[in-house]
Amino acid sequence: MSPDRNRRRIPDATVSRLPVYLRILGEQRELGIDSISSDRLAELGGVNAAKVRKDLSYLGSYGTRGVGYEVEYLIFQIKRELGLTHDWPVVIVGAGNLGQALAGYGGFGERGFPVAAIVDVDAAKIGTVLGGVRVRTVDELPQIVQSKRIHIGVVATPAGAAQDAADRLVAAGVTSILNFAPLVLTVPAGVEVRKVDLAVELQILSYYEQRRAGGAVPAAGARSASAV
Amino acid sequence: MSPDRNRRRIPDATVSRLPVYLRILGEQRELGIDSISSDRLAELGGVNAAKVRKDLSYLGSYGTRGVGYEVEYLIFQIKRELGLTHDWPVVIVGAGNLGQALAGYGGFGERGFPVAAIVDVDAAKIGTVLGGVRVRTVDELPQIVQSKRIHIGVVATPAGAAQDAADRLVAAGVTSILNFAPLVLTVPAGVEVRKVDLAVELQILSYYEQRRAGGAVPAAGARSASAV
DNA sequence: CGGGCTTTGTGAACGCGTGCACGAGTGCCT
DNA sequence: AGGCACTCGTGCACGCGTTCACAAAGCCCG
Repeated sequence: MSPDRNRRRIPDATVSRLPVYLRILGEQRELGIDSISSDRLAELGGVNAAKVRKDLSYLGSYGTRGVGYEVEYLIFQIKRELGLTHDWPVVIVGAGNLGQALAGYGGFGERGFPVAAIVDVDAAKIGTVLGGVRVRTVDELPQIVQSKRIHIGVVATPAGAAQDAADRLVAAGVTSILNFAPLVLTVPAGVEVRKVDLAVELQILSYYEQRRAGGAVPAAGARSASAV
Repeated sequence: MSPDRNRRRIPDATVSRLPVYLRILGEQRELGIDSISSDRLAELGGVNAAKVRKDLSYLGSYGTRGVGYEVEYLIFQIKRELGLTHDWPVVIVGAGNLGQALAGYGGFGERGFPVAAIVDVDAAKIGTVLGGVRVRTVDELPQIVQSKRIHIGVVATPAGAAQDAADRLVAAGVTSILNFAPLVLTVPAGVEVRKVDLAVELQILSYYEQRRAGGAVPAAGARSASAV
């Protein structure tokens, strides 16, 4: 019985948790574990067991009652659902501090997102090699995106250049953007943007920190995975 | 004290948007704008105007009907609510690729989160200077945290060392952690953790990207998996 | 081979956040 | 002074996501 399992819409909240399950499952596989319960998966993922089961149920009924989920098979199913059955080459715009760190990180390639290209506007940076990739000019963006069939772009420029970078990426054919610049990008409908803003994260921490200092009893429902 | 400010609970969703408003307001101030409507703020922030008003109403009634919000005053109020009336020095654990980039970024200090210290376990890195700060050993963490009154720690280590880094931070007295390592940290209740996981973000983009490839809308009719 | 134990899958209730709609206050113009 | 245009603040309804609770289903053991 495999009805419309593939095209069923998965809630955004679930989509954002699937990568977490995937990573945990990968680790468990490395440890030789070949079966895992929703309870254990929830513990490792810092979430509720019922949530794990509901999340996984959106993929289909891949568990075995009384036993749990087969690690290997579940990894395959999540990868399939997330579109991770093949690599997604990415292009980084901005070879500054952040761009260099991202290129040198290496974790991208391992997880299926090889850095296929890096571009910058600064002529002084063109030609230098970061993480095994030569920095090219932004003008080459269209050719790069086309020839390497890139769908995902990373904006790692200063705030002032970010919108221009995004515009160029979109013009070149990119349809998903990961934005590290501290501003809200304006893009055409149909282009997906996700933002990573370190200052925002710190400011959020600041709020809870000062709230605690204010003497109010910290709500017990805070996020913490304490049980082991 | 000041019961009207601290007792009121602000929804998490609102807390996560306040920093965005704050940044926009700062930019507007630089442009010489001294009054702004919820409509304009919403446009710049990429959200709904009603949401802006509701968010700001949690701080109090600081707007003027028929006019809008006074930029300068609103900045002050948001800063106060977020606890940004003073700096929050942070300590970075891990002087690798990411730690170096974070230290050299500079955006932290500007926004009230100066990098007060960087520590690492690698003896080869001790003593080197990153972003004007000398790298010290993790063993000094307790003294550093105490003497500099640090509440916020940044985990920028490889995954394998992250839990240990977090444990050391907590033991040293840190109560808020920004985690860049790709795993769920286990911390005692009362310690706030926020996670930034680049791979997760990319995988989420991958999902929407492949979904688009499979047919934006589940139009009637059996779809045969074309790609994959 | 059947009873008991374990764990999944899911219907249903609940709670939070979003967006609408509109009353209420403010400034400006005639 | 009065009316008009504008924008805030918020009650309310709706929808999504979370959580509970339990029936269904598979395994193990005596």
